[in-house]
Amino acid sequence: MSKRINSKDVAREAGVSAATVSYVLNETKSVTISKETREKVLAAVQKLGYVPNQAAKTLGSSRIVGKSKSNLIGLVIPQTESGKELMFDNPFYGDFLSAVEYAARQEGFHLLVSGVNADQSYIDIAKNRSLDGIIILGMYPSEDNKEYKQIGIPTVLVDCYGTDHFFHSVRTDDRYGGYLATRHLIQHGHKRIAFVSGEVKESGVTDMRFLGYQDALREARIPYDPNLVFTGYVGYQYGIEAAAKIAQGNAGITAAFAAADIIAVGMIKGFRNLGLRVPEDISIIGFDDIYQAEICDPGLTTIRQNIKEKGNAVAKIIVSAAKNSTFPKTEIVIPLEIVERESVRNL
Amino acid sequence: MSKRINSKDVAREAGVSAATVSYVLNETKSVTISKETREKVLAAVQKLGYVPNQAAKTLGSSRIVGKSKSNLIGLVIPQTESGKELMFDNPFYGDFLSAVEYAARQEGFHLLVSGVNADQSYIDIAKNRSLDGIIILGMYPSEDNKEYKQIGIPTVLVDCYGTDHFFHSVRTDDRYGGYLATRHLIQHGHKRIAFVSGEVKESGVTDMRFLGYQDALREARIPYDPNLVFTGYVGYQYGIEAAAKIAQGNAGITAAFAAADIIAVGMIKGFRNLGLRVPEDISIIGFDDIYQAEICDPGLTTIRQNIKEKGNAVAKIIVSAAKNSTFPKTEIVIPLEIVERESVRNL
DNA sequence: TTGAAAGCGCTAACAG
DNA sequence: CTGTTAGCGCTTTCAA
Repeated sequence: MSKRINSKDVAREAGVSAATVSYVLNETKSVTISKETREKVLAAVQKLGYVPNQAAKTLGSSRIVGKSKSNLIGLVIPQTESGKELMFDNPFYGDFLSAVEYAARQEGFHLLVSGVNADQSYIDIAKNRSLDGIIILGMYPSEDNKEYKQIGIPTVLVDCYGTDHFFHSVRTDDRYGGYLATRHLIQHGHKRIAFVSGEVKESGVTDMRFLGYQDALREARIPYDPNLVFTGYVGYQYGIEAAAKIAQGNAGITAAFAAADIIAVGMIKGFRNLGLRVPEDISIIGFDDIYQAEICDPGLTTIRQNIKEKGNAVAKIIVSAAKNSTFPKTEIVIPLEIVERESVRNL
Repeated sequence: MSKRINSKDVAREAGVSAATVSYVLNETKSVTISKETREKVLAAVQKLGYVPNQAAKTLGSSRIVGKSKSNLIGLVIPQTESGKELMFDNPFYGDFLSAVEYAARQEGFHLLVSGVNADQSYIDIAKNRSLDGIIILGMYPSEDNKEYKQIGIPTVLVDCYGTDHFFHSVRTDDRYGGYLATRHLIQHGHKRIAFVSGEVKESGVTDMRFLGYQDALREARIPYDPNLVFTGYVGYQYGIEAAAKIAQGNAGITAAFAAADIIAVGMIKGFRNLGLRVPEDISIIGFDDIYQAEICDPGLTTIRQNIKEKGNAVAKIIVSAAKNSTFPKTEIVIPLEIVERESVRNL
């Protein structure tokens, strides 16, 4: 196994010093390099097939406190249960990851994807890997909050609703989305509208959609009825269960807003199992516009968020902040739109 | 911003040397540490909240050629077009990633997820990040082959059909799966069976499924008819198109084997658009058992591969190989099974 | 415009 | 059983 080529080898080949190689390759601002030297170095790099050692770069540049330049962005993903797998079953994450990875890579950053062990905090990963930035998906790091702030690593929260606004934040306007969905139903003449969702955690995404649901009700002067609220978990199976409950409940429900498409799709199936048709017997609107929403039958009317745009926004923020420590705190709300398909009918 | 705590700080706190701290934390085999010392060190670590610096570890341990111990596994994902985003739209990758990440993390490895820029090879990433292992998804690194072998980094190919067997390999038995699917159709009395797929690249996954299709035909002494083969791209839309072609073709087709569920699901929709019902008018069998297969209507009969098992297998191999350079080359074929739902009927 | 040299934090012989 | 001591490959003052 041949010795790895390092910058000294390149320097020798080019007849310059290792420092110069560094200057050239990093286009160091504080230093000017003559065209000739640059070309000699680049030629040597080419000839020897030199690839810099990131570990050494990271370590070498760690003298200035807090400026490690690992060129690594951490994408931290919550786990439902500690010690469990990532929540990547959410089909939405794939697209999101794809967009973030791509955008980050174009800027010279790599992406470290990690869940978090029960006995560890994100911060440890961030320290350990000298992360230049952290993306946290769907969880507010309340407890580690203080420590985070100390670390001073750019952090962007995705789909998090926290109380304080210390971090960068990218999210969809879930409350407005919930409002849009419910209003759509109301505009189609529905009055007894069920709200079906996973667990409503305080300040969570679901909670916001729930608030939006209530907003729309209030606006239309439809009294809020807790009996129309069905809470389980985010999953296809629960959709089926919820459909059964609604069908049996006899509460006069004519439409349902499912706070997640996957639930909505399950509900369609569930109703069908019970001999009820969507939208003839009951209208359903979802949230997310996952792939299945288009595919299922009938096509699911739902609220769409632009995942790619979200991923791009997240990447842009984290990269900018990683490169420039004076990058101002940014909060972006990704717009939402309604996608009309066939699952809602006029009463 | 407080100075980062390093092993020297811990050493001072514990009244030992930095080397000892290293020994304790890494449970270095070649060295024995007294219980007291260990406890002192651990206490100091706890007290100071010390987190080791991975960049320094990686660099420090790089003296022994090829043993970098970055504790980083690279997951390299192909891109359809160079400079494009990851193929993470494939819903299958999410689960796979989830399983790999989880298994790797349990063993103390992090996962670097990356596409590859057009001007770069995986090898550069591997060198640059001192990767302890590489997972390559769905692409055979034919060109870089030689260089890979030089690098000597454990590499596992996922769903790759290469000619030589230099790398570890985990894949499903696509050919057998194709056979299973087609045989299932034949057993249900079908004789005019269409094969619908994305591009059939040589030695690709699709190609294998196609061979399996032919195997089953041959076994049943059904002559192979090229007119029954429809090739496009892996996507829902293409399924719709293919359905149209089949419907118009008037070739007496009574069943179709779609080499990807997403195509199959599109076909169901496509046939429905044309007033044809599945399975009454035409039977369809898919491949993959993606989420939509269960959800769509009718439920799609398909070939299932156990994604989690695949992810676990991949992680196990790569971690073992990373830890132990004598780990033997391993090839695993993940078993396949048929999942019967409602899209195939008896003729 | 360049080079010499001192680290960055850790590991791994080698002593003791 | 533990400490000393070289590095690992790069960055970054500081001089020249």
